[in-house]
Amino acid sequence: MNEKKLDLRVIKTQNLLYQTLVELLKDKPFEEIKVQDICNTALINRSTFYAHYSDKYELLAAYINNLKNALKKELEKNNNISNTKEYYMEMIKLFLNHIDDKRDVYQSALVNNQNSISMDILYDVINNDVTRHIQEDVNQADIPSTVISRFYIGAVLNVGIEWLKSNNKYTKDEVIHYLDLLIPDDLNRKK
Amino acid sequence: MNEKKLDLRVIKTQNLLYQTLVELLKDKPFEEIKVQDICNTALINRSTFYAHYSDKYELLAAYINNLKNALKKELEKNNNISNTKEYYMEMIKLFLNHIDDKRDVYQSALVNNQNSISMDILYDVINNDVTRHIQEDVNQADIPSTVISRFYIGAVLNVGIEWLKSNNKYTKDEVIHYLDLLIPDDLNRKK
DNA sequence: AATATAACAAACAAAAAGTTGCATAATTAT
DNA sequence: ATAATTATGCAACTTTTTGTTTGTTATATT
Repeated sequence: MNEKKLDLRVIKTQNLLYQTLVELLKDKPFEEIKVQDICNTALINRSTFYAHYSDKYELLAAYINNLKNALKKELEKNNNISNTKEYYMEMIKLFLNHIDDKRDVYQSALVNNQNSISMDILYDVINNDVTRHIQEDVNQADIPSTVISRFYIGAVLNVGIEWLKSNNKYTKDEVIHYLDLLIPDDLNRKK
Repeated sequence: MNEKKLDLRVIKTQNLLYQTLVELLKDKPFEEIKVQDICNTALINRSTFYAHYSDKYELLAAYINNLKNALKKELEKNNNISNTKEYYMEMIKLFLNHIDDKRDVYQSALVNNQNSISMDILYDVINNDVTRHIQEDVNQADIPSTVISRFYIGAVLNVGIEWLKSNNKYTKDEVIHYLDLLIPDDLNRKK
């Protein structure tokens, strides 16, 4: 959370390592990427790599953390909405903008890797945000509110990821429109 | 698809390797498991391992393939249902039974691994099955049928996975009931 | 300009991966 | 039941990758 060191060289090499990792992920799955590969394409010494991260998993984790924080910050713009459906729709817009912005990253992590890390990255942040907002609905319906939110989070994430996979099949606004139709206005409706 | 070799020793060691992998996954994430570890606990020689699989990733892939085929076969029991909602509900029951049966595997892959492979495993098979069944709905609604199925597949999968994570919070029948309520009877309804 | 420290270079040790040839045991085929 | 086949065990080896270390050079920071 608190970043003490601000040496330009540090920031520069870390950013370079992030960029390089994403670049290499376009070619091959994470398991096949060696620390040496990263250093070769990043044009830094391997000992420098180890000065920053103890292994490639730590590098990936750090980068994922960046992504998570970026999305988290985006979602926080959505703080003052009380209506549930309205909140969901705003969350969806921010979410789709996020994966659209970072299309490169998420696509390579999704398409090239058999073990898709994208779901985890996105799920955590969105679930936290939803859980923080949706409290008022508890016990209003005959379905636990956590089940309801899991249901729609999974639905939204999966549509988003499919949109990402099938590049340009629909516009972002179309996806938003479809989700608007699929998510009921009263999420706690009784059948 | 076609299994030629039937030598009992081959089948025995391969099953042993699958078992051992699942066992080790309970303790540590896949990346930390060495081929030597697998051989040590399976009580087979490392050269024997390499006679079957070129690396641990191939072993994992082979095992995942087994799981996929098991689920696929289960879902095929669901072939003669024409009504969409009815099909979905049957699919859900078979799906929940499957992850309940293989609870050990999916839980360790979910909980212990940061990169949850479970979603991928499950998603592929279920999506194929759904795509095979849901054709009649095309163009009946103002939402593409693929989007609709992605939406509900993601929803169901996510609820199932959360059920798996929070062991015993709900019974299987409760989960089925909740999903029954959350999935509309006419999936192509207009709002 | 002086100080601090990040990055480079090169060499090292150790772990893990992957290969090979041969003996032995288990399975299959006759 | 016996012979032929083939999987496994064993042991030694090479290669790859990882992770560490020490000293030098370059680049920020103050």
